[in-house]
Amino acid sequence: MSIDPPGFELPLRLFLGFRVLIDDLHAELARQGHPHARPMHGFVLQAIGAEGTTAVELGRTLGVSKQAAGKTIDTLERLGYVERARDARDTRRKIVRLTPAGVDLLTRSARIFDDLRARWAAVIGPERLRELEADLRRVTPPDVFRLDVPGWFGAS
Amino acid sequence: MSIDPPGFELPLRLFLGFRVLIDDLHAELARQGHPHARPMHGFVLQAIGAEGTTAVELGRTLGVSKQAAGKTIDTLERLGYVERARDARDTRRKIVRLTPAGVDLLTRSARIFDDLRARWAAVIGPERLRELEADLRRVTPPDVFRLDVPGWFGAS
DNA sequence: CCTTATAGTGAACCAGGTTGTCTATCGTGT
DNA sequence: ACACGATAGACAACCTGGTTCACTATAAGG
Repeated sequence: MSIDPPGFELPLRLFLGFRVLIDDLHAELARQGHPHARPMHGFVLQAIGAEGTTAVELGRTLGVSKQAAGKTIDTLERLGYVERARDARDTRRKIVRLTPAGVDLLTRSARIFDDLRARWAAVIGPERLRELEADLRRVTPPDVFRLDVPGWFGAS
Repeated sequence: MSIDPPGFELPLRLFLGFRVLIDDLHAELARQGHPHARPMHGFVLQAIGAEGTTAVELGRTLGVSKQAAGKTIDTLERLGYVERARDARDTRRKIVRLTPAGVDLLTRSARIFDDLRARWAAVIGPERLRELEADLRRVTPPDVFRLDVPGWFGAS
């Protein structure tokens, strides 16, 4: 009685949907003066947040080692999206803070994501999109930051 | 008038959904005798197909360089999922074919994906799941194999 | 028959991840 | 007061999987 598609289509569509959004985001970001932004940069900047963080903390948030977090911070620092400053009260720590460029990237990303979402709503209907999001929330973990994105694809 | 979530949640949920399915798949595959299968292996095996392919062809299908495709084939060969054979009519070519282990991995993956899909259907309802898939089909490209998965995340 | 295109491979490199090690600093318990 | 354990950051070595460049062998066509 099944008009159901094969099960493997579902993950593929989810991934394709993700990819389409991310690709569109970065095409638009490149047009708006952020040609070097990469898929995870916005995500990491979001995880860093307005108050700043440290490498260890960021690693915990993202679910990667502190060294990996440190490398990512290096890259973002090189691109001018974050800066490091020593913590006065604990000179071991280095606070990572968003630069104006980092804030700009985040602001633009948020707006572009809203636009892209509106585009999806125009295609499939706003109600269906809300349902889609609600359904996904029910089958995915609540903590949206623990993507464990980096390296999961090559996880042994 | 908006009870809509911020736009950035959508890609995250899509990715999380993908990740959940893939993680569950591989946990189950490991239980069923494929502990070394990695997220992209099943996908690549699927792309290779029953008739076999070549490194160049596979690269084109997957949207990566022929060298990258070759490396992936090396890995799959080492794991016993594919084998290479010279093409009699064109001795430059090496045909990559699935071994019985490769076919087994593919078969099991298909069944597990069906099970996982059924689990989602049980949570959100079969009709909502079909709608979710239908909606995703309308906002994603039709060619499900051109994931360009490898490296897209680090694309410059 | 010579030239061009193609298949496969190797090397060098890059991004990002891992673990292990080391130093500096903090903070606590005696 | 101080020694010692815990923590932050950094460095090195290594892995995976991607890239480009260069090369060889074979095919195919003017």
